[in-house]
Amino acid sequence: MNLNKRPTIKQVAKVAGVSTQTVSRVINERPDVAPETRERILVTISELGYQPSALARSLIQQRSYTLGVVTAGLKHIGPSRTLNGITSAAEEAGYSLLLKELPRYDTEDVVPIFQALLSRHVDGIIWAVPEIGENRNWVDKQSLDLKIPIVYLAMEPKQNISTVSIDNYLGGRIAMAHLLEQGYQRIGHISGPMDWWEARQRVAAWKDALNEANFEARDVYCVEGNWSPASGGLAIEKLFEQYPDMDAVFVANDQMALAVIQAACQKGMRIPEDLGVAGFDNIPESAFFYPPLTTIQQDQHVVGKVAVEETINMIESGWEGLAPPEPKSIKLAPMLVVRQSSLRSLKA
Amino acid sequence: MNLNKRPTIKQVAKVAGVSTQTVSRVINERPDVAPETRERILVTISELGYQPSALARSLIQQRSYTLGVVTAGLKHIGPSRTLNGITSAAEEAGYSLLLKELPRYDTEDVVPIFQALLSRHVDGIIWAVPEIGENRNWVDKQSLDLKIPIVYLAMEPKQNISTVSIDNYLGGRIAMAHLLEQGYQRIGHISGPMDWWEARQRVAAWKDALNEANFEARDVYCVEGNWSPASGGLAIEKLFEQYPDMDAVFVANDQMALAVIQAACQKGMRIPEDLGVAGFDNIPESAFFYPPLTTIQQDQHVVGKVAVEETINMIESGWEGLAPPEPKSIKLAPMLVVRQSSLRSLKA
DNA sequence: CTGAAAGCGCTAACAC
DNA sequence: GTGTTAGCGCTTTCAG
Repeated sequence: MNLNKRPTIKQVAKVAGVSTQTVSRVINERPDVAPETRERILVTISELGYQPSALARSLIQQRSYTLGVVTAGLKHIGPSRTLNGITSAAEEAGYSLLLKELPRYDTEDVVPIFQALLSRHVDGIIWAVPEIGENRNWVDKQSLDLKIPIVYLAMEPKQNISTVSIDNYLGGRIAMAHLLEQGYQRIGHISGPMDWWEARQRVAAWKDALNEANFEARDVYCVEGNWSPASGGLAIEKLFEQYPDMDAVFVANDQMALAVIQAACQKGMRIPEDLGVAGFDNIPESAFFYPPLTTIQQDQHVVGKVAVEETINMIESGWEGLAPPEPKSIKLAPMLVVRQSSLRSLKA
Repeated sequence: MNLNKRPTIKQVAKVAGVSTQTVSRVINERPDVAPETRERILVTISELGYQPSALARSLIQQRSYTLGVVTAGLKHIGPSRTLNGITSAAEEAGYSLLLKELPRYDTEDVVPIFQALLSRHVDGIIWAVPEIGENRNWVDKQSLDLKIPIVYLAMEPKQNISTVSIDNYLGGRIAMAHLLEQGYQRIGHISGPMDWWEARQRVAAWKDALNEANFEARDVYCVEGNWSPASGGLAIEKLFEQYPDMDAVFVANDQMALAVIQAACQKGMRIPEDLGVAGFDNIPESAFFYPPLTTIQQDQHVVGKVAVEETINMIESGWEGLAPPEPKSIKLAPMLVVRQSSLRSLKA
């Protein structure tokens, strides 16, 4: 069967001695085909190694069973985990994925991205790029009135838009509640970049938790990092200066927390006795820091999974290009993982 | 321009008062169109917000400008980095990406994957799944005579097949050379899972380096891990038992090396004085381990980039479905990154 | 320079 | 049950 090209439905029809329509009925599992005919066609199909063209089908059915996924920062573990959740959920639902990665998080010119996706007739889009600075400005713009559903990840819930995010504020509150419970009272914060929505949510949680416990959350108690370990190292040095009697620090991600632990060790401080540390993310390494890191676990692959389900829901509910049927803003609750870096009470 | 559907070339033609071919000529930037006609059509196109359908084009041209990417283990950082390289290189070359992720590394039934990709008319395939156990058996099988080029990543070079990989053996040799140079003589090894080709390459390097330096590489000096930090912890304990006078350890990845450092610290051993440690990968955290980890940097995104370039090369060189024009096996050299965990000579 | 006809691979709608 | 006709949105002949 070494044809030079993939066989078409026409060839199958010819070999089986039927019309293309009948072949079409067989491959689409329609009932109205005589058993013998069906059998004969099935045999021909497998002999020829025939495979229907999803492309031709998409054209005629105006439905591609393909989702567009736009991501950014794939070299970091967070976005990859989300993508992981997207791929497995899409596979399960029988959808293919067209993947685009933005060169930068703050890519402003999103039109070509949408065009590329739309020209390939995707049925829906998952915008898996974190909300940073002005990179959501275009969402409101009328210019972009898509005829297909779109679900946004990791962004501030908005009217008439579907979003799926980890509840970062809740995560921050959980971490802070734990530190306070351990008896820490002078808790500093190392934040992510303040143009990230997720970072701001965590800062807000830190502030609110302190205020509600009647502790001060002064500006100098919070230093901004950029998620990288290196920035965490710089931030903690600054914090040691600005907040000398700090007894714990809530760090906005585990990578920065790692640098905090390292810096504290080098200073001869003991963790958790002299300094309590809590992170955010629960990367696989956190359990093996020295000491192991208390952190907030966020299941990013679940975000991806839910996003796929929502998108497909919207698609299959026969969306009409108006406001989404019921634009949902889904927030997923993260979880506290307690490890040694914050467990002062055991030692006291 | 709020049409209920995307406009077609026909509508543009009608509005502009020309035939569809003329519109086609304009969007394909053919020269033979009168300037005024072209101008008028261009205006109509932008007024209507017209966007040619890549699907219809793919059908007729038998060319989709789409690459199929098959990956696995996206929740780990390695595969994601490779994918990152793939997305940016594909974008640059003007190709789209159809992404599939295998549910498991050792997925045996790859036929449906290929079918899904082929039915969507991808022009080429990048198989970005590491070679593990028998998961490459099907490569030789005649049953799979694809009519499109395919490039395999992270696998043992083979006749008549194009592969792109990091030179893991070389990486191992570089790490070992460094440790030996530092005066370590009783060097143990914690390997990755032995069914991984990459793990075996690193083991071979460890063995050869010791042998060539006239040191013993006994079996008990090498313990198998599974890449996870936890497995590294178990492995190092075993190694402490089986090889009590070990003075250094070459660990097959950084995550396991992290657990090694932690275990050594807990035992009160000093690194690098009592135990030299070298890892593999150079994850962002390695520089912030305590002590910072000497490791082998592999630029996985470059693997992805090169793979895309090779695939497109094969596509555009008008491949005929026979053996690849010149199946290349590309190996990329990794690099040594020296940090404190192996720097005994400075302290001596 | 421009248009008409044919067809990529498939399916919807209707006939018989 | 099965075949015929038409057409998804586009490009490739080939006329003129």
